Amino acid sequence: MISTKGRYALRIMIDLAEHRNGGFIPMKEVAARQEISLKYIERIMPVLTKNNLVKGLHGKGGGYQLTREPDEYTVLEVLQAAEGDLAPVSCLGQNAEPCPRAGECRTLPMWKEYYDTIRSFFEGRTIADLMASSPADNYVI
Amino acid sequence: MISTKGRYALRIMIDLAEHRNGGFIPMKEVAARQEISLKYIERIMPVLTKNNLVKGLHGKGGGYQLTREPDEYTVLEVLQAAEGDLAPVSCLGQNAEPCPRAGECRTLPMWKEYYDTIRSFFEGRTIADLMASSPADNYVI
DNA sequence: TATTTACCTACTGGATTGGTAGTATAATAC
DNA sequence: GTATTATACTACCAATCCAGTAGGTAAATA
Repeated sequence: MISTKGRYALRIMIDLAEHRNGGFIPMKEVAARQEISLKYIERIMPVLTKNNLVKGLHGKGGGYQLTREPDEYTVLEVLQAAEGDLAPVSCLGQNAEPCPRAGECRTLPMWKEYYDTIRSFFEGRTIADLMASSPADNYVI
Repeated sequence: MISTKGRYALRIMIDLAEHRNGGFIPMKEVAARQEISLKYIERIMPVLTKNNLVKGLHGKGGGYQLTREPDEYTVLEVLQAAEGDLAPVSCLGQNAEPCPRAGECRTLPMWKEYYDTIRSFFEGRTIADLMASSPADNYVI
């Protein structure tokens, strides 16, 4: 399950995209708009900075800004930055020791395919796509 | 992430399918073959029984058997039985209270689409498919 | 110098994971 | 009816993760 960290990271990125004006946007504003605790946002941002998704500036007039255009961020890279690994099973994780049963495992191929499916899904969407998406799109009768 | 419960449940079902002979198969054998602790398997089976995926019989000559043919089980129903909900975000969970931001959430439509993608993926595969799948299938250069 | 903001570290309560231990219950074989 | 085998149930446990909170530091500006 995608945790709040990943979900909030996406919403923060979208917020920064929607309110970008060339300058820096203080997290206080994002926190208010997104109704996420400022303290918790402050824990999420450093990892986004480290992954070069945003740039932070200290002090008055400071805040964060995107480093690229919204359509240049895939959802995948934002989620991976915030969540770490997106592996659906532990044996496919980054630092998983090789499973001794891998050679005979009947389920491993499916998990790999599943992992690919997940990544393609999120790689095929950008922050710009999310900005355009409206919840009403989804009301299907 | 799919936990061991779901992954083991699948492997147990496949094992029961591969060794089915009309009778009941004791979990002791499955545990040995699959290298899963018998005690842990015993914790997984009751929920599979409750969901009518397998049938258990006490005593000598007892064990478990499938209630249908392997191609009549989708991977989805096995995972759902073992894992409960497969919702990728908490706001889409079974007993999640409705999110007050749902109407304006830019990410909700994606999560719903993602949930659908997940379910289709697992609904499109059966236990029989897994029996046929070989790990070697996946060695791509 | 005061204010604002990002950034860092440590802590916490609660839930989940991945089991184990022990016992009860049911079915069969003798 | 007794022993054996096997499922089923309940309780427990250590470790980890989640979702935050608290408090302080560092940097930039006015």
